Amino acid sequence: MSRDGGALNEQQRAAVAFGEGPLLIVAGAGTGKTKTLAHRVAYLIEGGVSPERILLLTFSRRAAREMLSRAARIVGEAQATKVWGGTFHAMGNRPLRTYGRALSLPPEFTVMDQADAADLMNLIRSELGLGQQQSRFPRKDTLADMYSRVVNARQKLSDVLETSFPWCSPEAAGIKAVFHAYIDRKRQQGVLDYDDLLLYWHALTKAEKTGDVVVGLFDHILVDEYQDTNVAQLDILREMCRVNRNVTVVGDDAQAIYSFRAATVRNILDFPAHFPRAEVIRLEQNYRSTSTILGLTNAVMEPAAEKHAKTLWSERGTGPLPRLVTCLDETQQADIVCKAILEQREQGIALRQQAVLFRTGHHSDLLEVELGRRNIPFVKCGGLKFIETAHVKDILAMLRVLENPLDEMSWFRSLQLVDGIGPGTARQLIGALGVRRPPADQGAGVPSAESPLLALQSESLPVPATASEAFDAFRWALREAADLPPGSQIDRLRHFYEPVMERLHGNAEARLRDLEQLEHIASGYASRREFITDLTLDPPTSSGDFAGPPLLDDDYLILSTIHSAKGCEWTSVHVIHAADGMIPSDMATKTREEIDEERRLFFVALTPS
DNA sequence: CATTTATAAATTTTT
DNA sequence: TTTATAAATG
Repeated sequence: MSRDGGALNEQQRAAVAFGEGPLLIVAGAGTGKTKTLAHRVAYLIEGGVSPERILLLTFSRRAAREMLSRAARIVGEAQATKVWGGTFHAMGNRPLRTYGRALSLPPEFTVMDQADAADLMNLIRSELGLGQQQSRFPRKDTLADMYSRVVNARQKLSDVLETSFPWCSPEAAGIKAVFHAYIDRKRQQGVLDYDDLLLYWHALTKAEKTGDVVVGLFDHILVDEYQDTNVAQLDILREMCRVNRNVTVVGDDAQAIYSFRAATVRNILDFPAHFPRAEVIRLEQNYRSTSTILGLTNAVMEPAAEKHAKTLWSERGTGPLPRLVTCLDETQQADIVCKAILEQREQGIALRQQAVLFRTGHHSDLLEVELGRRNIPFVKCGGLKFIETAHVKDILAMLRVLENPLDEMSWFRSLQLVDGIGPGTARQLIGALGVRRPPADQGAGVPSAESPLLALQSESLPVPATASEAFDAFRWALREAADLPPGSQIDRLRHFYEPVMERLHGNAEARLRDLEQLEHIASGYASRREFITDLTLDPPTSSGDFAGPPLLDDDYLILSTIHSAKGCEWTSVHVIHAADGMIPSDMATKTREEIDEERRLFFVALTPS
């Protein structure tokens, strides 16, 4: 990052000062693409474009923040903060809150994460009795994956089944039934999943009246990491640019690592066809790595089936050779990595400038223990997030019930927190509360979304006597929490929830800290709606246990999955578990394409150094 | 009859 | 660490 201060090179300058119309910037690893994009944003603003009419689509909110803070150094904070910046999903959320009515979407809609979507699939799966047949039916996560692929790749279910889930093909009819019910349920409840944010955004651009308003919001659209976008995102982009065609995309086909999310490199390869008369600019000078490292990365990519016509070069000369260390077992690996890290720190490479990268979240488990033992502070990115832990989801479910009383899944989860209420009673209660609108009701006016919360306080609910006391505590907590500021709502709900948590989950201490953290985050928000939405669209990446509180230690090591390390850079990188079955993952070696993606993944792991 | 408790099994990568 | 299924319990 310190190398950022220098002047732009010729290609970078051309990209920054490009005029109107579509532009593709092919930017190899370490060629200063973030810098270029940030400068382009600044250039547009200085050239008279209103910052609030610029849309910057990135892969994570962190990436958007970083880019805009760089732009701020040029044009000032006041201007840069007005730029719309974030992920496709988060940026879809905003126009949908304002204009969603055009698609009969209530502004208080709630957003489900992937796990919630899977839970809803599961509910429907069991309601349709698809669980207990002789032939085994796909499990909830598989169902959610399949659905997501259908939406994001814009493919027919039969094609998706054939290419990605061949063992499920015999169940096509049942799967289709689940999907239809799933779509209906989301509609009735005013709930969107991640995919819907893209789908509805696209629909919004095509809606009568509001379509042109939404498309007219922006003069320039810039997209980062374009190689990892999918067809649904391309569709949105095409519509959003249909009038002024000012779209700049940046990417590198050699770094495409999200095909499991239906991203396709075709988007970047076919950009000139999708956006006629597009200009293409290549950034080929690498500022990050030594030619020694580039030699290695080039060699890694050499056997790939699909070639990437790009010649990276560097002026940074040769450097220390990369080391390949063979370990007997994981214990030895942890030991060697810890030693290497400390050794390098002695040589003046701070912990912050080092990172440990791995293929899957749990690959770092043993290392984390060892780091803890040696008092090496670290923060882990990727893997299980704290939003995915049961206790956080429980609290969130209660908040969502307050926000959107028609959100059936959240009721289902919340109600079962009450001692003595299981799936059966919860389902009955959901009926009695009027959460599920009968389908006939749909066109007929706006049913009061308040009513399930009012009904909750009624005395004549089908609650078993054994659960009655706990149920009263539950409804009082919700009632009292309802109108407090977001932070206090969590505080109030915790009074009810903490004993429940000890009964259900154990390991109460660590979980308690998480809840305190959650309350702390919430207290920074003015509205509950914003808090809940942000939490699902931009979840905090660190997962609970730190070796030391990183707020006190300002120097700490980064542990990260390779996927979440994209775009970062460090002086020293340790890639662990670089062995058969882990990199490449044995889950992904069935086809040539999958192996190539694992190859690119390894490439991405090597380039930050 | 529904809930709780016990037992066994599985577990990529992310918005 | 979570999740599906089976038996035990109230």
